[in-house]
Amino acid sequence: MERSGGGDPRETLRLLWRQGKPRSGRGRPPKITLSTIIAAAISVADGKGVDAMTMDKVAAALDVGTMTLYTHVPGKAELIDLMVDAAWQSLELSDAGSWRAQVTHYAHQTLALHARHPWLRSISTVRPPLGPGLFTRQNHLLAALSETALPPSEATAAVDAIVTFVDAAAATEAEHAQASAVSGEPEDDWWSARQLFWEEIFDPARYPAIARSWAEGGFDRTASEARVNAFDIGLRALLDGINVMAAMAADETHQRESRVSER
Amino acid sequence: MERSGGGDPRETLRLLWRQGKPRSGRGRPPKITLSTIIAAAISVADGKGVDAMTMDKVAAALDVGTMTLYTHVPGKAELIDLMVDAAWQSLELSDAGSWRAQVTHYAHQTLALHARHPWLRSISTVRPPLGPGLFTRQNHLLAALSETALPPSEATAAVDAIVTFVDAAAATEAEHAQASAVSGEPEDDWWSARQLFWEEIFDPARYPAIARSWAEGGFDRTASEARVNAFDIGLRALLDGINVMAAMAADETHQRESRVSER
DNA sequence: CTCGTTTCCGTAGATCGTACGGTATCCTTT
DNA sequence: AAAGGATACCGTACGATCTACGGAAACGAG
Repeated sequence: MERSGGGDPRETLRLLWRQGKPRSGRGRPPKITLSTIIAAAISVADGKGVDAMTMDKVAAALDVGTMTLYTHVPGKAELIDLMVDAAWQSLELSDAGSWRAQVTHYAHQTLALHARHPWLRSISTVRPPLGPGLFTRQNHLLAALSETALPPSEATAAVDAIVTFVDAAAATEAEHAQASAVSGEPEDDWWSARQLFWEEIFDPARYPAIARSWAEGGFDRTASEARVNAFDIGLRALLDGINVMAAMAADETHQRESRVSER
Repeated sequence: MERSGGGDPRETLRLLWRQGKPRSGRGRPPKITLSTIIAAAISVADGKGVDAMTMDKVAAALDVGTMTLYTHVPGKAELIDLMVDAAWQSLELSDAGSWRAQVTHYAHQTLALHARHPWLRSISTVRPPLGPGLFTRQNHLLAALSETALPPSEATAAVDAIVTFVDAAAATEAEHAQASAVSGEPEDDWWSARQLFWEEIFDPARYPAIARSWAEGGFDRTASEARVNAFDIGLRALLDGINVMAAMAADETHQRESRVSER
């Protein structure tokens, strides 16, 4: 797996925020820029996955020698950081409506983002690229939750929980499409090829709950419908829970204020 | 990224369920078995991540030539499938208590599982290995939720939502530990090396919600504490939401039965 | 002892990231 | 107009890595 946040911090940050010194004018003019490299890399990865995103292919897409890329980017790890942040920059956020509406909007935009860039899931962002894309996301969600009465540390936790769930669910959904596209084998075909599993190997006695759910129609939906359902249910449940937390926090604040005013 | 579910279905299923023909007795006796290969591969990946889990290293750990592995396993993709399912087989489930208690127990065991095997996150299971490990998990969660009044298709969706959230949160937590171990750079050091970001690049005016949360102590917890908090909050919220769904479903069933008995 | 069976494994080709150093093309200075 | 410095381009080569191929080795049966 690719992991972001590996290279020299100063250099990577300079690239993320496009703080390179402006060209002096002297010297051979560049055929490509940082932005065109990132765009080409994203384009390659969109089509065939991160695995297929090799420096060779990116260079070829730009009609440039492979090593030319290294004039603009320290290495592949840094390029991936830049791709991730660029992808998040394309997220369309909305300030309209309640915090719930904003978060729901965010969730659906994230779904679309992962659909556009299925490779996002493949990149661990435990040490995230500290770029505009991810900061904008964090800022937006924190701003939305500041409408609730949650104390700062709980608001941060709530944002983390939202990001974790939404990102995971969106990534899963996108992966299915990606798997079909890359392997050239639609999901239905993949399951059909494993028909023999149910016929020859699966033992209902060993997995009674699965067998019963099957018999009662628990798997009647298409796989895709089932995932959409899980996404909606999970998001709604999560926001309900945050709502409860916020109400409790508001109560406590209120009680404290009452006590103060009673003196 | 590695993606599971790629190889020949029949062969992979045979390996997952250990349905190979028993040895005839004739021929050169094997130095290694399928199980020892899987164990060695897991051991290598545990220490250094999937990237470092090369066929060379696995073979070396078994004191065997690299190509010997291919006598027992069709290729690396299939070996990864086997590793994933073996890992999930090690999950310790519990039938004790309410469905909520069971799911919470599952969540904490999953946390431990990812802590043991941080590489799990790196493997996409959109086309999962159809082995005992994953079936046992699915069966257990479905059985737990059958205690609620949820209709089958909603129970399936609820299980999916739980798996999505728990897996993502547990994986994130594990990744932090893994990142520190592999890079040899503790999380604190990583952030320290990026101190200059806050000093030279971060613009509070552009990200007011982050700046305000910072000022009000929203980031006072250590990163690790904050994640634990997000995990607990998210799980509680999710289960609350499922509880509400179940109550509504029970109501509807009850009303339907009342109508019937009124005739 | 020989033969069939099963397993072990060395070699080699293909693909990928990137270090190194040379080359090409521009502007500025003289 | 020529020289020099700056900047960008890129061909070659090396070390990993996966795995196809085919031969060698070790066993039981006859």
